[in-house]
Amino acid sequence: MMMLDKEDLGLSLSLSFPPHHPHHHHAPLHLNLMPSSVSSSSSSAAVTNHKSSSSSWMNHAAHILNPSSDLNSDPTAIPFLRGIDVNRLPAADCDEEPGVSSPNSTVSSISGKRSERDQPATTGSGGEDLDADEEDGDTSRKKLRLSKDQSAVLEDSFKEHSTLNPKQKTALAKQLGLRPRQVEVWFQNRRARTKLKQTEVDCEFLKRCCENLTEENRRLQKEVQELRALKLSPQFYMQMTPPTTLTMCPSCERVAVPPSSTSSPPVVAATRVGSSPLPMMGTAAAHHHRSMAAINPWAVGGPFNVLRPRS
DNA sequence: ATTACACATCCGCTTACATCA
DNA sequence: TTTGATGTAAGCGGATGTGTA
Repeated sequence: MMMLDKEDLGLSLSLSFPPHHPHHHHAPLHLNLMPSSVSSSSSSAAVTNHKSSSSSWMNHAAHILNPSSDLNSDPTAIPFLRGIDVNRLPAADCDEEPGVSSPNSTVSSISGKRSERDQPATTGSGGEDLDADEEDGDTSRKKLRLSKDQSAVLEDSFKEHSTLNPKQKTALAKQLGLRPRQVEVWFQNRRARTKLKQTEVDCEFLKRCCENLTEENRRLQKEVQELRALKLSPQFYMQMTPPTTLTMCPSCERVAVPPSSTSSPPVVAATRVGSSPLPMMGTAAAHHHRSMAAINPWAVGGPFNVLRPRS
């Protein structure tokens, strides 16, 4: 049937939640799924919800507010709105979708205000939106399937703005031959589907992060073991090639980044193997090293010619 | 200025139904 | 033909912002 959502909700999600509603501070969410982007803007929660921000707790997104983009756009400007079939009209309903428009295409939902929509379907109090398809006293909920064209138009409108102001909603409903309440519900469900998809994407991303971190941890543990072993065999220590990422002073057991990266801030602090961490090399008063370049044991004539295991 | 109320809209959860394999 | 899975329109309840008396 209508599988428009599938493609649109794919992994290339670029969610847009315009801050239309005064108390829903949605902002466009541009999710970068690349793990490398985590560190850059991981603290920005792009989607905030007054109730729960569960969907965006790990958004690596940029806040790009676009407050004027949706408020005054006219749904009637959508070109192919013209000629949209109205599924309340049985004759026009039987278009390209066999089975979509069944004789059951009556809806028992109530449009309009909350107080009104909570009333029984038979009251017909919805105002100008309620039409002949609210026909009988049948209280059973009949389900309406939106036509392809209707769904396409709604989808197109959703791409423009994921929320509607009342004016847009009314205009869209009129164009599609639906009740404003139906348009409203469609957008609510659409947002829910988007959020669900986003959650799935987030979970997948976290899963990959976890796997990467596990692998990184495994690798570092191995490297630490290697360094410890080297400490106990100085002769071999002098002959081997340096470890891939870390260098360690055998005398003080501090591990630090290679000299090439010492210009960067000491975020990756020197780690005292098996003991409490100590300040980085920059704190010269607390350390006798001038630089890791000077203590590089693999440098020719390095300072560790006389290595001795600490006792 | 503050309060109370109605209303509108949102979200989360759920249900009921349509469709398909 | 039946049936289970899936998708989705719609109902419901709670939360929150806004307007008004």
